[in-house]
Amino acid sequence: MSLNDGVLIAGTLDVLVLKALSWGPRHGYGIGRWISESTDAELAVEEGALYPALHRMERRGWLESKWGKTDLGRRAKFYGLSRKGRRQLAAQTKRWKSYSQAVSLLLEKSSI
Amino acid sequence: MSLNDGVLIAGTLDVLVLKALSWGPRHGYGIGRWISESTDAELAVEEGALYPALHRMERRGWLESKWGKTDLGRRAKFYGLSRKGRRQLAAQTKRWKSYSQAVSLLLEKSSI
DNA sequence: GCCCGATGCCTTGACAACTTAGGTATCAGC
DNA sequence: GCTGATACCTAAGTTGTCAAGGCATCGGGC
Repeated sequence: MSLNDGVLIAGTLDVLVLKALSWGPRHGYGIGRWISESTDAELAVEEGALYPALHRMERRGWLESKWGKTDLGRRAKFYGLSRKGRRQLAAQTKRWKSYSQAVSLLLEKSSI
Repeated sequence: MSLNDGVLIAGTLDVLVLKALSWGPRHGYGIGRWISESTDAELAVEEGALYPALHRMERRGWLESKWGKTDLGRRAKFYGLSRKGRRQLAAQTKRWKSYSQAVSLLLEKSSI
C-alpha cells in the first residue's frame, strides 16, 4: 500500500467509488474504468480491491445494487448511492480536503 | 484507518516522519509532537503506529538511530535520515503530490 | 513524602484494507 | 478456435494502524 509500493493509498478508495457514483448508478467494472480514465491512469484500482470495497460499502448501507444490462447488452451489477452514501461522500470529501492539505503543507515546508 | 474512522491515512506516516527528520535528527516522541504541532493537531500519530514505523524504517535503511540526551536532559533515541532515507523522502513527496492532486481533481469534478 | 502529569520508550492483539493470484462466463473479431 | 475485452467473484497473505496496555524518570503541587 501507500506511497512506497502500492498503487493506492489505503483508505482513499471508498471516497473515489462514492464520487464515481455521484452522477448516477454505475457497475463495478465501469467504476474502475472511470477512476483510471479520468485520472489518466494515475489512479488504478485492482479488481481484488474494488469488488470487496463495493460489497463492504453496500453492507454499510452506503450503496444499493441491482442487476441490469450495460450499453453493450451485458449482464452487470449496478451500484447507486443511498442517502447514507451521499452523506459519506460529503463527509469524506471534506475530510480528504483538510487531511491532504495538512499533509501537503507539511511536505512543502522548506527543509533547510 | 482512512477517511472514515481512523486518524491517519494508512501509508502516509512514513513520509511525514521522513520530513520531520529533514532538518536534522529528532527523537521519536519529538517527531510525533512535531507532526501534531505543525498541523494544529489536524494530524495526530498514535504511539502504537509511530514506534513500529520508526523500527520498520530503520530496518529498511532509511533511518539511523543513536541514543542521546534531549534538551531536558532525558535519555532518548535520536533518528536521522540516511542517504537512502533522503531518496525516499524525495520519491514519496513526489508521489504524494501527484497522487493527492489526482484525487483532489476527481473529487472536485462537479457532480451533476 | 506522595501522587500526578509530562516526557520518553516499548509491545501485543485485533482489525481493516490492499495485493497477488487465481477463478468463472459471455461476446466480438481475426 | 483463439484471444482480448467485458463483467463478476474469492482466498491467502501481507501490511499498517488502532486500542490498550506496560515501564522508567522527572518536576511540581499539596
